[in-house]
Amino acid sequence: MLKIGMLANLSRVSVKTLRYYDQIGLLKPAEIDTNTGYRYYSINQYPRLNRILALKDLDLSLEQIAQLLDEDLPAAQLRGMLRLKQVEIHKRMEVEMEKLAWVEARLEQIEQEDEVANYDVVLKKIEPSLVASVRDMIPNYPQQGHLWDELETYLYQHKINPIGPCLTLYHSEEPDIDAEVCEPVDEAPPPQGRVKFHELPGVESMACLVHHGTFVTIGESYTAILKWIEANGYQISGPPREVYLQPAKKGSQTDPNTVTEIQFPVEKP
Amino acid sequence: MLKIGMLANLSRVSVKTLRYYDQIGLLKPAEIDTNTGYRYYSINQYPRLNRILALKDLDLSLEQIAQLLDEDLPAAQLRGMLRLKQVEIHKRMEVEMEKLAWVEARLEQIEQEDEVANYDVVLKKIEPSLVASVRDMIPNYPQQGHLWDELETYLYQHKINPIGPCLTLYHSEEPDIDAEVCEPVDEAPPPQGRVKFHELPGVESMACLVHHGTFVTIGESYTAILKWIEANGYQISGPPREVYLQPAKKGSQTDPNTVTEIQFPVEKP
DNA sequence: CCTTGACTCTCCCCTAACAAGAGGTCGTAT
DNA sequence: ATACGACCTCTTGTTAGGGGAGAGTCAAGG
Repeated sequence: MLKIGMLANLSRVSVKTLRYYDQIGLLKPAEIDTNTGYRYYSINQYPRLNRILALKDLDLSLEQIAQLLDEDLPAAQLRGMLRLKQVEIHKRMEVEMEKLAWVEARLEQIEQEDEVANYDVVLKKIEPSLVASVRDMIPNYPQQGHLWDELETYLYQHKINPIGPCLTLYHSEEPDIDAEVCEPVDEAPPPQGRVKFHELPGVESMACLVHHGTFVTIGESYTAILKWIEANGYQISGPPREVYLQPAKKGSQTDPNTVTEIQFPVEKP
Repeated sequence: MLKIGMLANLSRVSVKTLRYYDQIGLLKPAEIDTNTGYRYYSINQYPRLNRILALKDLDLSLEQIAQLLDEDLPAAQLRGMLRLKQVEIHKRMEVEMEKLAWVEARLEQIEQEDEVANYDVVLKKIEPSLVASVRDMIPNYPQQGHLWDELETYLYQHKINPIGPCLTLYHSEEPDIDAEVCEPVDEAPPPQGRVKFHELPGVESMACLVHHGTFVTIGESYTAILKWIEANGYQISGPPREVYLQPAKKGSQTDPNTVTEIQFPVEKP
């Protein structure tokens, strides 16, 4: 019979841990002195403790370990579990790889320019949403103003209120810009004229970057996010969006407090 | 000004999270209505929230993020931090690789033998310890009995009590076994005859496997741990140890409750 | 037999980053 | 006026234990 400290020494786990395992029923001492409360372990419990430690190294929770050990696991079930673990570990490795790519891209950027950029690209999942939109070819970016006028007028006349920030989709690039200006709405009235209602598709992984400042410098943010996409081994998989995060007002083209989110749907090649 | 739910929608984080960030001072709302307690965020806080999310993806703690953001980080410091992260991620990847190797080795074993082995190899760090020992060549393993007799008699005569489980070191294998039987002690009296006192070196990583049962079947356990060492890409880096985890008694050679730990010092090649 | 020091016991509070839920207030649309 | 959703605070729970207080226990030495 071993006292708790002795078993702790042998197995290199802390006394606290052993007491905790007793508490949750994962490893009950073979005997407890009813007078003193002292825990006495049998050396035969050592193999069980060892299994616990081995399974814990695989990031199983103590609850899962308890189940496995008490069910006297059949080979098939254990095999299934290991397979799952294998997949899980692979996934975690991929995630780590992505982080590494992120860090390396940032480091490279700092080395080259010796200053901290304001760019923080984040991947998000975007849900599908219903929008009212007007789409047309425009000669240059600022010219989308009249598309907005058209859309807003229509919505105003039909007393429809947008339910989120408005955005522009760019279906093609310069010099022939195919732009679609959108306002999210909650229900679709019959379309009319050039105003269409349709569902904007959801995007599994959307690379997002927030541009903070006037539109004059938005090109730099585009450069940054495109560099990021390339550096992290992604591919653009759809038309980019420009989300205007504050309520539209006159003069916002040059307002230094303007906040715009640039979004590119991406996927691993 | 955005209400909390609006910001939550934009950034895809939960309202709970935003409230929590307020509570810990990481992202205070631009304004709080003193009557109602409603939080109002400025859209200008959106970039900060984005930075927070980006840094969180790198497994920085919220406290670290708060420091970084409030110190208005100089490029040099950020670079240092990223370097550290890089190393950290590499390390985690290695750990994951090891787990993967472990899982794969186990799967292979199950495939081949279609049953669950009782073998659980664990890596531990072993501290140096002082031992009294007798070392000699023996013709076969059971013949170490008289070495034990010699050692025990000596200790008994000198009234020295062992302070832990006894063990055998095997400096060479069959057929010419160079065995050293050891009892851990706390202080070294002058050596005498064949009994030596010395320090058993600590081992950074010791592969340990518990054999539960009579010595007759211990060979299988050796096979198992050696297979494990090979499958996980380790190399043996010193003489193996056999630790006898219960107090010695007569007949323990065939006692089915005997518990023995086999230890191999290992290192990555 | 007594003391000393090392062990051990229980009990309570603490961690990080939120989630869940109770119970109450606020805002706005009908 | 009322309903409903959004929002508030507060409490509790999550994992796998760590830290420490205060009290009891064990074994050895004098």
